[in-house]
Amino acid sequence: MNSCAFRGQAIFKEAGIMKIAEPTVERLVLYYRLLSQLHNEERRVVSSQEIGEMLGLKASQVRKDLSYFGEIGKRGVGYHVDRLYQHISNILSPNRVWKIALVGVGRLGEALLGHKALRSDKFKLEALFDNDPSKVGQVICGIPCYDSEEMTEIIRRKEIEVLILTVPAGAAQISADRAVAAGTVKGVLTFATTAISVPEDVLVYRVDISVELEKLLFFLKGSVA
Amino acid sequence: MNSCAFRGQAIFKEAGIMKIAEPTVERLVLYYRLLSQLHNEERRVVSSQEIGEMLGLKASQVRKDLSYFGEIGKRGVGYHVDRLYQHISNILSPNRVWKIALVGVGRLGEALLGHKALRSDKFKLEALFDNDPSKVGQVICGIPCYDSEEMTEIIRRKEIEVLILTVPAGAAQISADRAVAAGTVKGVLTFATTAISVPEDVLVYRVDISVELEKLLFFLKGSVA
DNA sequence: AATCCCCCGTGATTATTATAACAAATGATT
DNA sequence: AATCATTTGTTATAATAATCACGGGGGATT
Repeated sequence: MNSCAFRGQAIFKEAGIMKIAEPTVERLVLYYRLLSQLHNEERRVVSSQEIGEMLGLKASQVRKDLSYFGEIGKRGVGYHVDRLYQHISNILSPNRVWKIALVGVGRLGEALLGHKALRSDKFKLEALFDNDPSKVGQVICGIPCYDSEEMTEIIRRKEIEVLILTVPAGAAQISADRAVAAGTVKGVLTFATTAISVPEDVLVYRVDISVELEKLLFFLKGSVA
Repeated sequence: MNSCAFRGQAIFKEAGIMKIAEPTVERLVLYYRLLSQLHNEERRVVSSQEIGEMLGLKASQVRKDLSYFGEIGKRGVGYHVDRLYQHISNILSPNRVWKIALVGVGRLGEALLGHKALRSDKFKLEALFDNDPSKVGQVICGIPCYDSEEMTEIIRRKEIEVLILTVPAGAAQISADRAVAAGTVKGVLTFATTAISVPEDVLVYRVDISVELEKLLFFLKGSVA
């Protein structure tokens, strides 16, 4: 592990920091959840084989993912649950608490406000934005809701770094523009069904429910025939 | 096009039907949306280059995706908008209207009920399920809500083929089991943060909001440093 | 009609991701 | 202590997906 002439799938960036592939990070989150559960069950040790079975992955995939971050397992034994749990927790933990804002307090936005995903100590939800007068000025789920018009100013003042976009397709680009104009936004998670264009140093992740449904139906057509 | 000795990335299945890769299908949906928009703008012709720019893809990617389904463009000119729109529409159209049910009428479930994604003539939402007595027996957004206990029977009777799961993690597996027990379910779109296990002929797609957020934060940590 | 610039379709190439295979480490058992 | 059954970490290989590169059709212009 960690020679400079590393030639595997994880690559060293110029700065010397390892670049982890997105599918690996995605699985790390799954491992983390599973480990949390095993931890609660007071399980002591688990093998890559078992992890794979529980998550529907090959054992070799599991081992490869986990090995990117050092030799954390024990040969002939497996992975010590608490140690691995702690280890993955460290990998996934941000180096600070991110300040985030949610734009679009419609049904989906409100659903997210109550969703487990937004209950994390990795970030702090500092502001909501909407253009519905009945919502602006309110405190919803403990978070103040501001007028979308004031977005740039408030995001800048509060130094919001991450944006969750739950607005209709037509409002996605303008919302992104206003937010990015503040200069503090580094990442966006959008649920809108439109592509949004942002400066290239802003990271965008998209969750597109329609696309997932369409894919499901497409492959159903093929498999059921 | 369409020799039997085809050796490209799209592969013929035994039955002679072409197998399209998932990333391609995902992009087809994006092309479809874009074409719909161009159609409304009465645009006549569009090139792979332009499509790529609008969606953030390489022109060669666009051409390759579209070429899987025959020579639909015109060399030296581009793609005829209406023709391509119709063509992609045909590819994505199911050969019948799927009957679907939504399990878990909480905030997320209700958000989906109002969401554009569920407004499609490709499927018909026939039933809701929940175990909250205040919801069971109601008609919500025009769809009757039944008790989760009766799921197997009702799904069988109504011949529901696709399931949308918006239940808490703890209820995901039991819900899937009850639904699958009916014997009619072919596909599941789950929003639960647990892996569900189903017979292997049932297709499962997962939308995991927490995972997307975690990924975003992980890569932000790396890029902002 | 000859020339030019466009732009598609597709084979070749490269990049990315997943899987297989195996040496080395570990603890149990004899 | 020697053997055995495990199970990791890692390299090698395979599978998948994206990109390049180019042949050739197509229309506009001279």
